[in-house]
Amino acid sequence: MLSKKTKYGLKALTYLATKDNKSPVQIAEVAESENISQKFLESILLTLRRNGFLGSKKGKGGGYYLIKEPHEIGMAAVMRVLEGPIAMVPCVSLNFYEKCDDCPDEASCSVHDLMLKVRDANLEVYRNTTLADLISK
Amino acid sequence: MLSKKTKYGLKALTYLATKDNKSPVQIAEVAESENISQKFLESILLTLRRNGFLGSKKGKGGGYYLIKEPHEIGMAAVMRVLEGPIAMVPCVSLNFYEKCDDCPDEASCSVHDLMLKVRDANLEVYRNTTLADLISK
DNA sequence: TTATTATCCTATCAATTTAGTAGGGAATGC
DNA sequence: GCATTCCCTACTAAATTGATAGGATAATAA
Repeated sequence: MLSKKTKYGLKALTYLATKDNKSPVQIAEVAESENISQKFLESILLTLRRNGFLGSKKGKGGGYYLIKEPHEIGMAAVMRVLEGPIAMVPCVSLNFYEKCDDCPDEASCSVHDLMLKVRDANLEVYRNTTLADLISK
Repeated sequence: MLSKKTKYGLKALTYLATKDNKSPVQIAEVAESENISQKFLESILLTLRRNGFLGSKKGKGGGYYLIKEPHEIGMAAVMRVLEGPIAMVPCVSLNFYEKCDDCPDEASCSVHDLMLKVRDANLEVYRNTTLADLISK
């Protein structure tokens, strides 16, 4: 399942992308428009800022804004920050590799190969999709 | 993340598939061979039996066995039984469709389209993989 | 300089899910 | 009848999720 965190994060990014001018948008505005708990959204936007997707400004007239063009924001990067590893098992993860505790031998694990294919299929989608693709409709 | 339930279930199916003769294999044997808690595996094999993947026999010489040929057991069906919906959001699920509570309009949801692509990519893999593909190595 | 606005940040929490464990019941084979 | 093996329900500890609370900090405006 996609977490609410990721879902809300994607919706917020999309919303900010529609405001093509770079002026800050307040959390409250995004939250109301997208039906998201404001406080929850606050923490999501914070992590998006900390990971280099958003800029922010405090005080009156403040808010969040994209610091890159939508077509420069790839879904693979966004998903990794919001949802975590794209792979379903750590032993096939590119960015979060870890040995499975229950597998004596990775090479002879039947699940390994299947999950490798799944990972590649997902990566293919995420690498070929940017924020720009989410708004054009 | 892939649940342990699914991972163990796949490993158990693979193990049973290697025993190509249809004689029952005891839970204990599978559990030991695959490093799985026996009691946990018990419940997993039970759901696989209830969903038509396995047959079972009680008493001495009993155990579980495949009731179809490995190449007839598709991963899409197995994943749905063990892991649940293949789609990451209910609004793009083929078999478990549900409207998202926070979306007023599905057609204008930016997440919807992305998740549709992801679902299709995953389905493509699962539909083109059978249990037979997991063992051939 | 003071008030207002809006983000920043930490801590806490209820509900749900996950990964088991416990323990007895029921069928089968000898 | 007795051992074996699956069948089935209930329970539980730990982790995760989806928030909420409340104040600190920075920017702007008066």
